[in-house]
Amino acid sequence: MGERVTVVDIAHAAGVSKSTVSLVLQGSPLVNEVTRAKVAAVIRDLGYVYNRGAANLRQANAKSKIIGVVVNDLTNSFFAELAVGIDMTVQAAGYVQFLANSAESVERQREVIASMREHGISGLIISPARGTDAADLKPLVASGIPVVAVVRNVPGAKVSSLLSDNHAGARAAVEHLIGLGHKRIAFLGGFPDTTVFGERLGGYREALVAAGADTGDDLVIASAPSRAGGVAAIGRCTQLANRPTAALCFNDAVAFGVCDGLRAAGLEPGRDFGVIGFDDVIEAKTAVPALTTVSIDPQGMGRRAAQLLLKQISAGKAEAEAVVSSAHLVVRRSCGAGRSGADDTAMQGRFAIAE
Amino acid sequence: MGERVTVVDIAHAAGVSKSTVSLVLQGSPLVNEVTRAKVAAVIRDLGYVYNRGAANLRQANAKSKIIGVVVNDLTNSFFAELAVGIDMTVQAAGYVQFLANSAESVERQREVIASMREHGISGLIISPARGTDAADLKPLVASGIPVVAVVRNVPGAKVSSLLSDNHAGARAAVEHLIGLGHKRIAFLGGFPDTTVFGERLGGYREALVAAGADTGDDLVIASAPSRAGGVAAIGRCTQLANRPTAALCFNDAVAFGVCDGLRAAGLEPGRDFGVIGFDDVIEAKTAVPALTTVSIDPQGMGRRAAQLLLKQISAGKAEAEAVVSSAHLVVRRSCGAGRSGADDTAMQGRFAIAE
DNA sequence: CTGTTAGCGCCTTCAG
DNA sequence: CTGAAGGCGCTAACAG
Repeated sequence: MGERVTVVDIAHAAGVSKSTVSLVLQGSPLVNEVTRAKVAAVIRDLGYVYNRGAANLRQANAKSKIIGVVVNDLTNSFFAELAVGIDMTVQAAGYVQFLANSAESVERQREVIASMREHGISGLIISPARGTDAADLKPLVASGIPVVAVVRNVPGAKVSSLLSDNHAGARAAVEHLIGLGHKRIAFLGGFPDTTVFGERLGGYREALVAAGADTGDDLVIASAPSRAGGVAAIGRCTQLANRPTAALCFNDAVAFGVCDGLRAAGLEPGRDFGVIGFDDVIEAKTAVPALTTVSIDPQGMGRRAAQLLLKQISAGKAEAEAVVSSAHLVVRRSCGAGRSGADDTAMQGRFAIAE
Repeated sequence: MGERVTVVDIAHAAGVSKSTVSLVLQGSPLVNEVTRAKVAAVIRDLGYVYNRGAANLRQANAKSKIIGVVVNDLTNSFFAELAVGIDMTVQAAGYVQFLANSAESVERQREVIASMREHGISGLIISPARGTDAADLKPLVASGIPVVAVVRNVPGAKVSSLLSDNHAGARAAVEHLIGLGHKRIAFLGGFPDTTVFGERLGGYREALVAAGADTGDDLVIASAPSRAGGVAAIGRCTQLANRPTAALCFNDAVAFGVCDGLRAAGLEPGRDFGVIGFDDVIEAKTAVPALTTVSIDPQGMGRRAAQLLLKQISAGKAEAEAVVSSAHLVVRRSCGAGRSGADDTAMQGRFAIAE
């Protein structure tokens, strides 16, 4: 029952040498067909299980066939789906995943990374906990283990990152509104001194110009990227001369606030005023009915991240310095059923990926 | 960069022997304090990482410190939360989890289990894919690896199981309705020839008797455990002489149907007729507003499963034959925000656990 | 308290 | 096509 059966056991039972067994194990063509069959039979009979630990130990360069995945909040179904996407491609490539939940704690994150390292992961995909420092990833990259960061960036860390393409997303969202017939579209919320703001604003402007729509500076109303900020922004927006008929909101929190403000003013969001916002996922656990958002396709992002990592792993040398940016973005209308509801996607696109 | 530093490296650098280093590594008290400090320093300086694979190989009985987790649908946030619960306790015990998603495919499940076995997991927690056979788990238990099945049972497999306590859950639900003032409460939906039906019906009856409420057989209306079945059941129910004022539904699908039927008849669920149903999780991706359900606390169940497994692991010999039944059940009212919304739990209880 | 000696299970030469 | 060595990184015994 407990007796572990090894290659020598099966070699003995099959009347061959260990090497022969080893060869059939890895499907080498250098072994006689009948011998192979016999060995295979014995393997099955004795219930032999390959010991990857030992194999891995022997092979100088650690190809452990295990990749680590750490997410900051598995409770958020975005990350659960991300993990599923990773799992799919990783499994297909013959790897298995160590999945850990940092629960937004850098301390815990450090622990799990250390643990994973001891287990000899051959790569890591991480959605960093808030406050993650480049130093936290340092030892990993120093030892040549490929790392790809998703969703959030780790400034200073020389690792590949997979982030949403804010520019393309904003552009898509505005094009969506234009397609709905809107001519004057505002950009509401967010602090102008942040990178994301600039990126999203850029995409917004680009779409407006391309469609020949209004582009006045008064259409851009900055505010805190919060619900309250949304209320404030829509308040100023509705007082504009020649009032806009729709708005792209900096994020979902702002969009919520905008909806609040519209209702307070007797306007129904969606019917009387178009509202669309970036679904920044982290904060929003519940969707608001009738709100259209620009979201990342989590599974798609997971698959992409895994592909990227696997490529780096097989490339051998970690050329992990390139910071790639972008992901699958979808414009979707939530149906009031929460994130896990069927997404009645209005439009779906895969945007250019700059690697 | 690539050069892997080993115990001998650090032994050499510290001017001691490998064994001493090894002792320091496992915090043995058999080593001089100054030597220990020196070794520790060198370890840090050279960036040494413990190789669990090698250690594990050496130690006769494999204590790999890794436990496998396979769920049938990680996309369902119930299972994501389950994984989180497992992760918590498992991490606290110094283990790491291999998490795989079988996506309801027994084929894939078999693959990942095989893979996990090769990696030397010291235990497995599995939420079996539909159609899982006892044979799928056979090799695992045969080699003495503890297995605990959650959510679904694997008939015939001699493994511990953690299932919801249908009896207690039904009883709690009915008590909840009685607490709301209902006197005539129906039991709607489900096929009477199933085990769960019997268990839930038992709890329902027990609560009625205990409260001295009506217990007529006409109050029990079987039907398919589906939305359509719910419509049918409520249709017959409302035609009863002395109409009930509330119902416990076999599952959430039935409950949905019951709500449909009520509305069609001009009755508002919750206000005109109390509806409560078992949240069987698997099918329900979206919650219906104002529906009260009997649910399992997923994280709690995960923690519990992990504890059970860890206990069996440390116990050494797999006494995994006991089939334990039950889990944390909560009666909660959904707020139309999906499962991941804040649960405004009406009542929460931990029911007796028979191990 | 520390060093020495054997392997754990597997895989790669290197010869038959 | 197959068998015989050697060693991966680590730890369990024993000696010092």
